[in-house]
Amino acid sequence: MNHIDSILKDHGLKKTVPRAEILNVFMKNTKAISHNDLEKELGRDFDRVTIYRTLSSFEEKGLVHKIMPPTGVATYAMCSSHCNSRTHQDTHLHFSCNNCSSVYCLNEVEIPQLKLPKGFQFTSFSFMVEGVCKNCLSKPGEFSSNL
Amino acid sequence: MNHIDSILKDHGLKKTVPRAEILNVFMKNTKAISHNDLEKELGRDFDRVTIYRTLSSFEEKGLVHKIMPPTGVATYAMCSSHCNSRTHQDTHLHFSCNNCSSVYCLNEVEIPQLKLPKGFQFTSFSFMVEGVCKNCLSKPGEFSSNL
DNA sequence: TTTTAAATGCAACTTAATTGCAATAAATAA
DNA sequence: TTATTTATTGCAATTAAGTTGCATTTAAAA
Repeated sequence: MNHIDSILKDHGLKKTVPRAEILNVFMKNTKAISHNDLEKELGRDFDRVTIYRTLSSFEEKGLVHKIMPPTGVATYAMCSSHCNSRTHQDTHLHFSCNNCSSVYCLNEVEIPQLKLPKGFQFTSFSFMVEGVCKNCLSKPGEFSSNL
Repeated sequence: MNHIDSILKDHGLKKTVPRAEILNVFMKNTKAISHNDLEKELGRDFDRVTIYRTLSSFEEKGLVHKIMPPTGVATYAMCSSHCNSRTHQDTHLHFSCNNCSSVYCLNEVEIPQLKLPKGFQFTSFSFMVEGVCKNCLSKPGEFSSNL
C-alpha cells in the first residue's frame, strides 16, 4: 500500500481514483487549493460534484481544512498530521495575496492568546492576513517599487 | 442637512434615496449586514444590483468594511469614523456565529502584534473567531448544556 | 464470488455576484 | 430657476460557486 492509500485509510476514507488523485494534488502543493484549481490541475476529468464532495469528506475527516479568503471562494489546505474527524485544530495564520489570490498557510507564525469577551462561546478562530505574496513580489516591475 | 446626509457627503458620496436608506439600516444595526439582510430590512424595494453597488461604493469610500465569514457570503459593517477612501483600517476582531450566521465586530478585543515572515508584504489582516453568539446562547434549550 | 454500503456521474437547481445599457436623478453651471 | 453634465439606478442577462436527488458504478466485507 502506497503513501496516498495509507493516508486515506488512516482517515477512514475508502480508496477511490478521484480521492487518490486529489490527495496527490494536495501533497504536491504548498498553496491552498480551490475547487477550480483542482479542475485545472487534475490530469483526468472528474465530475465537478465529485470534486466538491471529495473536498467535503477530506475536510470532515481532518485531512484538509477549509480557508475562506476575502474573495469568498473556498480554498483547502492539508492539515497537520494529528487532525482527524474529532480533533480539527488548524490554528495557524493564513495569507491571501491581493494580486494573484493565492492562499498560503504560515505555520511558522506564532498566534498570540486573545482575551475574548464574555457572553460568546468560542470554538475556533482563523487569522487571515492580506498583502502581496513572495511570488508576486519577486516578479520584476509591478511591486518592485515597494521593496 | 440631517446626520445621514452629512455622513454621505463627508465620504464623497452623492445623496440618493437608496444610499440614505441603506446607511440608515447600518446605523440601526450592531451586527454586520449581508446583501440578503438588506433586501429584507429595507422598507422600500430597491434593485438587487443597486444594493450591491451601494455596498461597493460604501466600502470604497471607507464607510463600511467587508467581512468574509466562513459561509462565504460577504457581510459589511460600519467603519470607525476615521476611515476614508485612503485610510481604511479595521483592525478589530470579527465573530461569526455557527448557529445563526450572525457576524459581529468585537471592537473591544485588543489585537496583539504578529511577527510576520519575510518575503511577504502585508497590507491588512482580519481575525475571525467562530462559535456561538450571545443571542443564541441565551435562548433556552439548544446551547444551555454548554454554559 | 456474492453482497452491501459507499462513492461517482449526470442533470437540474439555487444563490451570490457581475456586466452592459438605457432611463433617471442629483449636483453644478448658466 | 432652468439647463447641462455626470453619476446613479433599474432592468435583463449572464457568470460562477456550490448543492441536491437519483441511478449507476465501484470498493470493501462477508
